[in-house]
Amino acid sequence: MQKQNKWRHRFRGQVCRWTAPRQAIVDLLSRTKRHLSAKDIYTELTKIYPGLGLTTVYRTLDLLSRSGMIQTIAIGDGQNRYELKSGNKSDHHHHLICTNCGKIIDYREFLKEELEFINKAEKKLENKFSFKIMDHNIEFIGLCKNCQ
Amino acid sequence: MQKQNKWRHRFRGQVCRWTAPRQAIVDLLSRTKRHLSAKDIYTELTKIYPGLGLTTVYRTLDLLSRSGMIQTIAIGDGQNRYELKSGNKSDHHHHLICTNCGKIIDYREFLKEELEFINKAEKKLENKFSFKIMDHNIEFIGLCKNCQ
DNA sequence: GTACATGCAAAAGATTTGCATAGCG
DNA sequence: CGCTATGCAAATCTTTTGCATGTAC
Repeated sequence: MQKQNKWRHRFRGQVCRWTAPRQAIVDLLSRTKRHLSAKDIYTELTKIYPGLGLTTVYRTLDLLSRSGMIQTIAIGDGQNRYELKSGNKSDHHHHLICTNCGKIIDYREFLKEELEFINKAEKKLENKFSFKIMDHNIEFIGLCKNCQ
Repeated sequence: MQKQNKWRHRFRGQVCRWTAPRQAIVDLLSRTKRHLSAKDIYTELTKIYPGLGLTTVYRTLDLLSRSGMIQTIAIGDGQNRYELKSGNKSDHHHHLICTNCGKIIDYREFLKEELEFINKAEKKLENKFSFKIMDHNIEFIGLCKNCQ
């Protein structure tokens, strides 16, 4: 498996090495629009890279998560999904989650209003609770088209 | 263990019976301010009600969840927490979640602004995605006072 | 009395850990 | 070469399921 440098620089300052499995995982995440679980990633990559271990997937996801490169989506079904953070403002989005089938839909509406609302809230909450806010999530829970 | 009727009426229409374990679980959830996991509930109740099984806790939480009486809080650490919905408007709140220790803080600020923002978003998203929205979550992720 | 609820034991999954080996830098 | 990353197997942990028994109504 070949390695590229596209994402590599984002590891600068981390005590870690840029390896083939890591490249493959970041690569897959950057190519997909789906919200993949560790198992999904493992299954997908094993097709083209049979040597890969599920453990490595978990360890890499943990690394990426701690580096702030991916976001964990927890829908409470005992299986986390992961999403690469683009770092690109215009890609900021949130989720609609179907309680029946677990489908996750991205939406990108209302970013201006959201930003306004969130900024105001963050400032106040950080003060009130001495809490350092790094990120926020908004999710709408309900039933998707097929499950209604 | 004695049974009361305080919550019982909310089961009306459900095909289910009001039993001692169910009463005990709802009772505990209604008394606590903490965000309990299934194991927490089991551990707590076993002290005063040694016969209780963990399975029953899970099954009751599932029932309560499907009845819309409790909300599941998934923070992605592989352990869901549960919270009784009061049905009381003034108790509407959201969470600050510490990524380091998993602490969950309730906040009740900005309800008016939130409602305005959420209502507008819900209407538009329901149309756009043919998605039936039942609920929403807003959470701020970061580091609590102790973990900074 | 009947159908639903319970508790135990076992199963099923997801995730983590120990350890010897491989490979980046 | 030194130290980190990997892959396998085993361990952990949470949640679910099968089944015989208990109990609400």
